[in-house]
Amino acid sequence: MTDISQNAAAEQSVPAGDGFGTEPAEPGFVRIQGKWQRVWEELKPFATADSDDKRPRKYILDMFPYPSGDLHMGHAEAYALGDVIARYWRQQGFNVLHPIGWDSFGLPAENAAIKRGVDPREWTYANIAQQRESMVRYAPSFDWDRVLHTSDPEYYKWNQWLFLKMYERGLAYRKDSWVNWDPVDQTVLANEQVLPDGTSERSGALVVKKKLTQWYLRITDYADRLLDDLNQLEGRWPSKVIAMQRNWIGRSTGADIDFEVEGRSEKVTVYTTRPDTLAGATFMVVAPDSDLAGELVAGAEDAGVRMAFQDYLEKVQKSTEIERLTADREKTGVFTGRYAINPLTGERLPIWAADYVLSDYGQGAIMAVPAHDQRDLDFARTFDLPVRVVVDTTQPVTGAIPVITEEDLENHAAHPDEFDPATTGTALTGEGRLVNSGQFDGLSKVNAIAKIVAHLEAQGLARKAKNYRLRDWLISRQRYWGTPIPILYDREGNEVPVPEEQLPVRLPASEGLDLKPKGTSPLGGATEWVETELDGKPMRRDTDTMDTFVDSSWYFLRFMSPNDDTQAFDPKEVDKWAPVDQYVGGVTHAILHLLYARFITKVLFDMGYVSFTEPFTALLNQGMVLMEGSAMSKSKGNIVKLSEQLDEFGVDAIRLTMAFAGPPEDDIDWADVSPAGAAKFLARAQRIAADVTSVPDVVWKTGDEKLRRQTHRLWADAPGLIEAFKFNVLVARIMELTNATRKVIDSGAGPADAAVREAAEAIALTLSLFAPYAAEEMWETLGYEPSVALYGWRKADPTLLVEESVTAVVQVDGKVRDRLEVSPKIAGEDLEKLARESTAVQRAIGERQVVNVIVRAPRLVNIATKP
RNA sequence: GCCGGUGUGGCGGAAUGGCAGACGCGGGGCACUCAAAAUGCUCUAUCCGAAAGGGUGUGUGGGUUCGAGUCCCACCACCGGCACCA
Repeated sequence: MTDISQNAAAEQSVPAGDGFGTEPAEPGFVRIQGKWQRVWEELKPFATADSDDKRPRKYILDMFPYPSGDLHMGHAEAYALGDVIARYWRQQGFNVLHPIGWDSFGLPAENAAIKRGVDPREWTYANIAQQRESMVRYAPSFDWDRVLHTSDPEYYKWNQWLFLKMYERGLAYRKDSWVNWDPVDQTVLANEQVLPDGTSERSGALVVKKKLTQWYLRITDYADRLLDDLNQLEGRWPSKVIAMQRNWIGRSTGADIDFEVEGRSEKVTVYTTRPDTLAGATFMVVAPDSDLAGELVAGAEDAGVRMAFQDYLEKVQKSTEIERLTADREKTGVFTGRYAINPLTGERLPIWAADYVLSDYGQGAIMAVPAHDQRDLDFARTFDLPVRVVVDTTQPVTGAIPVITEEDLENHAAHPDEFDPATTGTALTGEGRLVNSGQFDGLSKVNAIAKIVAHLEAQGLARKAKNYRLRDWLISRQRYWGTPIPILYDREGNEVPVPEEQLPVRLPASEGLDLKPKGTSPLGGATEWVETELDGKPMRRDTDTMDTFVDSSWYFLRFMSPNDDTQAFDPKEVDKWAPVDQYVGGVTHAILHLLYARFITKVLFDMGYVSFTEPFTALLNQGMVLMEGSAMSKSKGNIVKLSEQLDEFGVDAIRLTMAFAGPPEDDIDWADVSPAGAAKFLARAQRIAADVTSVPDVVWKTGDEKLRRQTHRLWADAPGLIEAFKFNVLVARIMELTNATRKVIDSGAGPADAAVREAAEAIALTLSLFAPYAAEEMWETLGYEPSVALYGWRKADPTLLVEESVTAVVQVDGKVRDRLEVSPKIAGEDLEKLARESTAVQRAIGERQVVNVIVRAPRLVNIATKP
């Protein structure tokens, strides 16, 4: 017995063409993948059909990748799941737009350029080429004729156009303010890019505050709409994302209230959500870094106060974000030497400066009500300021009770000391009724707010007000690899927009520029580029580039007419396709990208360019791919390389594993799943197709009925499963059908039976969502022309969905005691009779007395007993 | 602290208020083989029992219901987001 003969035997044991041979050097799937890639390239089965196509349309969009290197496991999951949806709709007879592009501006290219001395362009486009090649192998059904790169001038030209349109409407503006500064990347960051611990999302550096003149987009003008329109997305977006967006926008409603200040002609306005507690305001606090604080202190008589304030202000400005944001740190502050007058009680309130009040929220000043606000209470206790309870929370108000009774008043008098915030240190923030508030005593919170605001409003001392946590979107970046901001400055420093016909303002070559972070834009070094002219007048270009989130905030529109060089997008095409029917991507973009894209969509709606106000009708967030319980990272050394997985198991097995692992929004721990198991199943499915001996036009209804029933139940259930994103369940159902078909082939009606072919075809058609190569191969084996992806799914035959018999369960006191095979049409009384006759049931009832019998024919009988 | 989510076998996970654990992974047994691999068949929540059969069981405690993994209340644990935003 020689090695050679062993090999020959092994090869013969594998059915020809199943693609899963035993040669370790080149697994069968390699041949299949190459084969079908060539076919698809020629056939272009996934090109979006022309505008005269009569089919209904679906726009299925995957978040486009950043070309930071080759594709990784996270991409593999996202694109596998998005492709299931795209392929499904195509097989449901829809004309599907499923495009891909690259989000190719951004810092990593620049940092790589600095590190290795290469052009960011080269680095970027080399990575794109590599990702594209991997993507083609991975075989999502993209329309490869619509690819875009945001770093192409043909794309970023329209970024600049968008900026100018917004500038015209006053939605893009420059302002001088404190910004988040990343000392490592040497650039400003949007609020959204600063992590909760005060570090930069990108570099991890501790973010500091710096005062700079920067470009902003007026997203706060859209805060109400961004918040309210979330209601439309309810049920179609993950509730988690909706909640995060609501939270981020952070709308609060209350009132602005004016306070007289001694020795100052102008009043000071504060914002509060609790006007009902006004009588409990015992001091006022202003943000130390506000202009107001400086001005108040300047007017203080005591020089010691002024010096103390200066010291405090310096200390505050030096403290880092991370210190400032530490939740329960000691309250700090200084007295400004000035007093305000409580408009309700006429009391003198000392005005303090403290950094727990933020200069850029509300009015930068608050009325402090220590009894009913924990922060104010902490401050009052630290500096020994008075605390006065004005809401009795000992008897919470349900509903809106307008006036108190005599009895209630007595309860107030008996107000127990153990609730006094001054002693307990716990502010009373609950509902209650007003006390110590003069004419407003006895009112509930809701009524008190309305009455007190109305009372002050009548005197011109208050107005209803709204505030948002959301701030305007800072888009200037002091970096090279981004869209140049299309603004010029004349000799006097006035802003002059670049005329639209001069767009794009192209990035100058990086050659000769110092890209190293130095606090100002590298473009400043491109003298010939910066110094330009307009209408014969010398001009200097703005040297900053735009936040790359601008690029990705409208790319979904560009996909509808990617090669149009006369406009950003073709409104006719947009009318046809948009908004996106299904968006697929990671939850990491739950706030930033999605909020910005929603904002820009509303802006374009207002400008009349689009007819919808929400860009993404439905959103699916896939989970992350983990390894042994944690996110893959270099430092943990637990990175699973996609390319290696594909080499070992093949594309189909990896894609199938992603879909079968669990619900798409759950994380996948790669250590818990089995690509080898998926590969085994795919081989099994392909053997089914190879075993079929009947011809394509065989008459199905002559086939084995039991198998036919199962096939048709799959056809009945599959669409619902996909539309509910239960991909894992559909895969399980395909596996069940495969197992059943195997049994019929081996020990039932045999491989020539018509039902076997019908089942095999169903397996190929449904499997094509998950494993396109294997499905094409099966489809060919079964005698059809490619591509299986273009064959419509079949409809279930309703007569085959009616069971010939069902299992009825008989319970006694809720416990299953017997199972009966009955007709699905059995009458209730017949079923009950059968159930009572069952020996197992009689044994279970024993001596007990039957008190109730529930019959749900034909599935269930439940007999309730008592002793 | 606030908001959102999740708790089901050894593991990933199924389950319109009606048979808990589909499907798969892992594990056991068997067939084929000189043998192994591959493939196919089969068993696999747990406890008692030789078996027949029975008890228990979906984070904990209550409740609604003929019937609860599923609905309601309270609690515990874990995960995610936000957090001095007045």
